[in-house]
Amino acid sequence: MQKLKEEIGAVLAPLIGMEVGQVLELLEVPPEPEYGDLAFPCFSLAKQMKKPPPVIAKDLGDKLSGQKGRLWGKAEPRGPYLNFYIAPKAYSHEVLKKAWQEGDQYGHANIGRGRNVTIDYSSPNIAKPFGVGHIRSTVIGHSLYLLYRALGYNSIGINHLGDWGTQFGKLIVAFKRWGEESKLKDDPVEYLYRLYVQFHQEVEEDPALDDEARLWFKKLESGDQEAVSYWEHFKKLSLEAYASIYSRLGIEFEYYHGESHYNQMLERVINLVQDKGIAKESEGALIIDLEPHDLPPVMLRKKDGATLYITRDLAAAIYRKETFDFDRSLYVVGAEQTLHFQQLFKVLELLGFDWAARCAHVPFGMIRFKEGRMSTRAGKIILLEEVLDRAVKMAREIIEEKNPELEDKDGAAEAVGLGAVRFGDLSNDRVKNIEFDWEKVLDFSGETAAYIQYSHARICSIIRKADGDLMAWNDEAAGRLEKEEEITLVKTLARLPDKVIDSAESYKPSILARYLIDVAREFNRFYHNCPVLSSEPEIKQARLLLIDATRQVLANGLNLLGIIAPEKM
RNA sequence: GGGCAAUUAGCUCAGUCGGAUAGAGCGCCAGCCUCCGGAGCUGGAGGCCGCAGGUUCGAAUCCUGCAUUGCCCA
Repeated sequence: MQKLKEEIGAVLAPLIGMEVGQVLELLEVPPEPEYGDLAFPCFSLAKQMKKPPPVIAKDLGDKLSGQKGRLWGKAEPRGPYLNFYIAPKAYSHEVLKKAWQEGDQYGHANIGRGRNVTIDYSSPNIAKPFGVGHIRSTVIGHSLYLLYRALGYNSIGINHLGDWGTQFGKLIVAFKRWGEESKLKDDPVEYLYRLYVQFHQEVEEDPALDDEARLWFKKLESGDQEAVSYWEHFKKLSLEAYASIYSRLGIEFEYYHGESHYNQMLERVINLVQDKGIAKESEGALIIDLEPHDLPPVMLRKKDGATLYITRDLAAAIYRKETFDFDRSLYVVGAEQTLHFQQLFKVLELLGFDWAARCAHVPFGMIRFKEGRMSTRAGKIILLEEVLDRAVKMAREIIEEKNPELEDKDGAAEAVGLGAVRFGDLSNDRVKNIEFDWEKVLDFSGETAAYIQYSHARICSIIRKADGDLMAWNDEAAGRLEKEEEITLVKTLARLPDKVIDSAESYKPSILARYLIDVAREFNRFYHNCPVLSSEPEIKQARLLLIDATRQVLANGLNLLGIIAPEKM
């Protein structure tokens, strides 16, 4: 906790001739509770003081012996470290009061001070089903969106829809040949997807289909009325289908600016690049040589005049800077596009945009089958809706078994099922590939969202039974905690604000997710060792405040991951 | 062919800025009080941190090479 650190920094700095800020940088959390709560490592002082670290630690310990601060109780040397121990009662009082006062804002901060952050996430391809592969971008991106907003930034969510490209030529050909309007109306995305797969099967037999598709895309680009009306039709129906998934997951975007949104800007990008003199013509194509920067060349325009993804992405990046004047611009896109983004950012830099350094690719690994990667074209894919439905159904069965009296079973099952799917994507380091495994998706024990939600629900249950005993802040009770399980839990709760900042700045919601597992674990230990309702009145008051703070931390944390914390389940 | 990333317990994974005795979950084994919800808790077995060098007071963590896996580029 910040106040504790500052207090220690203020005591230590004059003793060793350092700035307070430097001391704060060096302070670390010891690996074992018995070594105290904050440690000052003396290694860095060894050279200037010409003494070995353990001797320095001991000298400092002697100077501070018998002393204590408001939030810390003693300082003791141990090996090369000077360990500080908190004053349990004062410290718990401080932490619980902060959580109580800040309520659903606990863990939030104002370090963004109204600055804008654009976050490009989800970004599915129109007319293709929403596979489990897309959920990663959606869920990670949305959590970052919430995290930045909690830090005071103005988050701007952008859904960079894949609503342009040669697949529309293919779809038009497929629909004209084999399509039926009635089936399209029935289940548009599924049907368009089937046509898309069929196209790729038939093209094996009849390669001329590809030429036809190219022709139709060309028509679309030049504004041919028939082509455009097919495109608009497909796009409208797909968006309606996505809207229902987004609404189920509670996900919103400020803007649906798909690839087609930048069509009119491409010419300007080409001109910009040519004016800067960083591009050259090569066999009729326009390319930028990035050899001096150890990157492969970038092609902006093919010899037939067609532009490429990167041209569009350059336009989008510039548009975002001009429109939103972002402080940061994030792209939550799969790791397979890392090179693409390196090239994109390098070109922006070469164009003289100093804000290129404020753009960041937030990569993540792919979801794969045991047998290999998923493929939209080959039809090897699992639909997100199927995953959500099965998870919710399984949650529903477990509720039926464990809590048959529950009133709102459907609501709880939805919260737990969706939470499980989301948490599965958020709890591990995003850069790693995930092997899709039904058993893991449908497992609600151990390190899962359900564990956290369940802890939350149990706390709510206790508070309900306390029947009004927890109505107001109680200054005296808050300073009464001293048992080991209580203090350990308090210390864990105190870390939420730091964890939120860490998660946002490293673009890793997994840090917050892991932390919530820790909180739930510490709560469960406390719960099994310290009765709340049946304890002495003074202790009961104190413990009610403690579990209420725990409830707040769990709820706030889950919310930042986009997961609902039900009061009963 | 070139590049990027990953590699930690049987399996799935954490491990903060290089720091104190390497941490969880699943699975396995043994337990859990007349008590607040057992989706829980306690204990046990289980480790060449991929391999080999290097940097230094100190390396799972940084550097080099190699191996394996995944991805990207022409």
